[in-house]
Amino acid sequence: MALKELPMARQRGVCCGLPAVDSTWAEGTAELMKALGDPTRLTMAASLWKAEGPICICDFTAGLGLSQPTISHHMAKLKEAGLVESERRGIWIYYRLRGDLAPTTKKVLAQLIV
Amino acid sequence: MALKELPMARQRGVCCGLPAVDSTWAEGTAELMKALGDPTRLTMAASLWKAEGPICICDFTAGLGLSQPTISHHMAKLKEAGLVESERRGIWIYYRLRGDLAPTTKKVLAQLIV
DNA sequence: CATATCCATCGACAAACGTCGATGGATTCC
DNA sequence: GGAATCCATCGACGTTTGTCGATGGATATG
Repeated sequence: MALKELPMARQRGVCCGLPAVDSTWAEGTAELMKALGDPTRLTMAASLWKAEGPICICDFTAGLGLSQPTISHHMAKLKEAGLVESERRGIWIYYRLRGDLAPTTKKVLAQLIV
Repeated sequence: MALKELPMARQRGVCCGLPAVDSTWAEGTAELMKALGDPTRLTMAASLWKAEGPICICDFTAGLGLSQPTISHHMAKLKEAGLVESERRGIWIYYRLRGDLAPTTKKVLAQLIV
């Protein structure tokens, strides 16, 4: 696949400029991508996205074939990334995607999840 | 933030079902997220997205303050994730986002990058 | 041909990650 | 009160990741 718009007559030892990319944006956005960059967490996020109601840890444990501490650990990461909120209800703790997700985050999830 | 639609009268020791999430989709999509889940790689991808023309390694090395092997390594990951294509031109190797990116990938990048 | 530039690859190393079993707190049921 | 369930946290473990310096191949310049 050929590249178009190649710069012409480039000088050796001289580097071109890069389009400006805000480093704060990169840090934060990479954090979100990292949170979604594991199959288990992505599956959990997609489940929460698709579910009508909230879901608790034991449901994921039963459905994903992983230990309870592992599921808890992944859920904590999703929470730490600002994707998830929780509420205790008796024995159970129910999780759902946060209602105040950033519009960008919401759009990305919408594009991502089938 | 209160949760709505809590399931009522739940039985102890009985787990609910989860919305179906295709594991192949999760594997592949998590791979893409992981590729974008590092600030350096995300910055590189955003630069390629914004740039009119292709960019070579030495430009990133100069602009991002990282060693050349590190930049090469990140670029290889972007390539391995199917995000980037390259073409040699004399001494330089020019990189750009693949022209045949999956529509989903393109939309995610469009949402993500400011 | 000799030298300089660009870059991929290798080997190394510390840090982060994904996973688990064990433990203990909170809550409910009998 | 005693037993059972759900879950967060801890400690441990092997693997992956991000980074670098060193090396060598490819290409251009003089």
